[in-house]
Amino acid sequence: MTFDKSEVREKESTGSNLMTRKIDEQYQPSTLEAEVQERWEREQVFSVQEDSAKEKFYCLSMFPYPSGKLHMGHVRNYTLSDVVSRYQRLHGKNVLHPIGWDAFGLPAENAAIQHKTAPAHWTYQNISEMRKQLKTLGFGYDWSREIATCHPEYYRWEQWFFTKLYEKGLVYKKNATVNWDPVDQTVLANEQVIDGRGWRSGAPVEQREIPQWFVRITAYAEELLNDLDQLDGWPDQVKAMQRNWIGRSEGVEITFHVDALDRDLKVYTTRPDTFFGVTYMAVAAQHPVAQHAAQQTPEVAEFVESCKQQKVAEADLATMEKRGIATGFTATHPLTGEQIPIFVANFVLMDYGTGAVMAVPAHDQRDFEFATTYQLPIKAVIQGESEHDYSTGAMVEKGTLINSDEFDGLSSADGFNAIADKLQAIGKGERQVNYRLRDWGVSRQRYWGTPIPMLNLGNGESVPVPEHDLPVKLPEDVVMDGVTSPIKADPEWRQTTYQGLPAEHETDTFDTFMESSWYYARYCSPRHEDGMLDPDKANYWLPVDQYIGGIEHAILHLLYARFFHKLLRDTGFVQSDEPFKRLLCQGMVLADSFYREDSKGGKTWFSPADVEITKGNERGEVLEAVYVKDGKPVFHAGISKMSKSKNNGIDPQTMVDRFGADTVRLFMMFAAPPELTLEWSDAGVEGAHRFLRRLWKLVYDFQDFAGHYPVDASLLNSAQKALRRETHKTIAKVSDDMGRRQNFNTAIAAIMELSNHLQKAPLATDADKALMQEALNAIVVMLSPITPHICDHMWRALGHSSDLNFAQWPDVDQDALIEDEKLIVLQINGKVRAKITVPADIDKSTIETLALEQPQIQKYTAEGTVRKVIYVPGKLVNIVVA
RNA sequence: GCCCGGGUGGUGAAAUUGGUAGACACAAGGGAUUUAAAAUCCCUCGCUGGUAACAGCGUGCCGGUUCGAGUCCGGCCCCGGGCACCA
Repeated sequence: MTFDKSEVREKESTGSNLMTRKIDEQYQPSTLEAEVQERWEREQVFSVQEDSAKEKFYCLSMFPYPSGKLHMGHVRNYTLSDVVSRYQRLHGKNVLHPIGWDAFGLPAENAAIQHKTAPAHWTYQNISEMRKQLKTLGFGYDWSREIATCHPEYYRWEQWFFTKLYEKGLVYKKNATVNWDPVDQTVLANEQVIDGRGWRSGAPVEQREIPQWFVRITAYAEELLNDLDQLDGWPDQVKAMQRNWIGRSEGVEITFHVDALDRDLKVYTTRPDTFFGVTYMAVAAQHPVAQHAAQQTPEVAEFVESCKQQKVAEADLATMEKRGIATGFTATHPLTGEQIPIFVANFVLMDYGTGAVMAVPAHDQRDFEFATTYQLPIKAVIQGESEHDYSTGAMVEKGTLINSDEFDGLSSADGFNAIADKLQAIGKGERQVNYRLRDWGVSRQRYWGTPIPMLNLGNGESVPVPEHDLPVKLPEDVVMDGVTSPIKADPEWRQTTYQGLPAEHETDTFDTFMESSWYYARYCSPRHEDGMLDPDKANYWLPVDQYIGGIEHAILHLLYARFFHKLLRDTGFVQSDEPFKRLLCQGMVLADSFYREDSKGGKTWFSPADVEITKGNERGEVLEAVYVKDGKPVFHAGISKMSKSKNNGIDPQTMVDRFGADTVRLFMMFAAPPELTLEWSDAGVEGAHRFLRRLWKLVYDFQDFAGHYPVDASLLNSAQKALRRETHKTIAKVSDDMGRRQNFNTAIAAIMELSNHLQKAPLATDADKALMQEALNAIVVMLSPITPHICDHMWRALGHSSDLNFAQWPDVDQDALIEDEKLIVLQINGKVRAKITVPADIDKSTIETLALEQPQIQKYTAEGTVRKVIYVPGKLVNIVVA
């Protein structure tokens, strides 16, 4: 594995021998945190085993790509999962909180070229650096379960699973389009294509079709869609995004006939009710009809060729100019017999659907725009409620069919059915459920990834690598030339035999989403050597109770992982249908980004840590900035997601060194609720630090009284009752905020509020001391998930000898919450005009009378007539005056 | 372009089920302490008018529903995320 085995020790059987201990007057995070972390590691506090006697809780954050150093996005993510884990442990759960490394990926190849090293070496170094950082932040991981996806003991099971899927018919090979750099002779990732050119060569990128492996995710489309309904613990927005992505639609696949070529042309439409409005057809450049036309007409050939230059990303497709050219062929309309002209169009994709569409310009906006450009007829066949002006655009709403022969007068819904039935009856159409979701292309023409376990035989066939030959290991000691993958360049690696005959290993590697689709399950039995998972262990821990990660993974990663879970279920490894019960999508951590343009028009990005803002406006926007090292200006590219590509990640280590991990963790949780974006700024960190110092002082001043004063609620005076009410209201609020709402910022605010009160509370009597003890106990336990190190020390100063990690969450004393009086707001026409304090058990008529007697209210009631009085019990009285 | 979010003081934010807009902090200003500074403590702090009491305005913009709207509905503007080979 990627970690140093010496770091994993057996959990010491005796447990901790903690003692109560006084704290120093000065809060010194660096020594205090190191001491606590050292104990956690020595006692293996966070290592867990299956325990049927305890309720389990599996808390997981998305594992990091080992890019070199932790950035604030990681800190946010891992602080959140650490807080949730520790919170659940304090509620008596058996908590699994693992960590590992999403270790394959493109950046390692780039870094290897840049630093003249091997991707493996660079990756392992980063892992060891980042592991160190995670430890200084005090995250309570079960390090004995650490995994790295680039290790053969991990990816061998992924390879094995792929061969199983192949046997089940869930894997197939087909041609698919890639970005091809004609100068470097290599395939480029989308992010390596900048303004249509290769990032290194600068050559215009071309589309090229190459054979690639696909996993049949569409076979699970219906289930992936339906099971979203069981995910009560997922944010609605993420479920909505997945629903739209899967994009289920009901329609009809219609068969046209191209007489001149004597072949069928199939299209899919969700609007068969508009079928009589078809005025042209459009096919993809790679479509056989287009290919035929290209052979006959030079203009078409030229157009088809030009389509190779365009990008394939959906965003580009949607925004680019829609172009096309007539093929000269026509298709016969199955119902009218009309000859419909066929165009080649740049916005139709061969990879998607049938590679051809029917166009109804009157009722589809894109078709309308194309028809207008090429002066094609627009035939209205749906009548809406009001007259539609066809000079302005398409009429896309449903309505009543017109100009549709026997179907005239039907509603769109009835027309849909009638036309579908008719087409079906004459063998020209088939009702079909379609998905926007496409099968998952898993082939990557890169080196640093899991080798695809397939063999290419001399006869052109492909077969899976036999089980006993797995894993197909990726050589790690390689030299990168920046163009060709080392395994593609190495004939020895490629060559092998299959059943005595020469064969070649597939040299493509898997999409790295493959590794991240099942790591959560492997954590349950990370060293299992007899199979992909140990089903007993997997079924004890799974599903993950709380998954936490960036919103940027809302669609792809989460969909693939859900898909894999269903595959694992159908292979017999797990029993659950879904991998992640509850999901928290944290907002991104944003920072300013700065760049300079070089002579080629490329951008060099500068870290915000090295940039000084020299001029800003009153709204806090950056107007001018310079790079500190040369004093020359840089451009401000706005505030964006911290990323490697924009070099605007901020190193948390500096902050940890200066203030301690607890302060950084506290600030991250306090600055914003988890789902919102968080704009990093150094301001505020000091405030968090000040709060911890004040709390420390509070405990320091109290510690000599600690452990001797139990609360007797019957002996409290009214001020003491009020303070105790504060304590228990805070416990109730923090419990709800941290458990149900997961709004840690307001939980912290509530704790701050209570501690502000405590600073002013007297310590004169035994009852005062008892209340202080009770309140500080509660604060220390409730804050410990967020700032565990300082709380560990304060806990013992408060007279406890138990391990705070396994302490009990404080209970709310309902009796302490009872209030004798309430503050009621008095409104006139919805505006606050007065406030009165009344007995809590006051009845409606008494308070209404009381309200109307107030001078502040009479001022307004005198001017008009009281029409109505609304009383919201315990809250407000609204008097409607006209 | 399509899908999904977000927009509230100088700043980060709070207001959980339609019921006191701005909790808790940051920054700023004033004061105490100090030889001085740091640290700490106290006070002020949405905008406008007013000595004040108080009044008017105020949650991106326009309109609607309601006794009452930051919250619900309709239309728009701006910012961010995703769009299938970044992870």
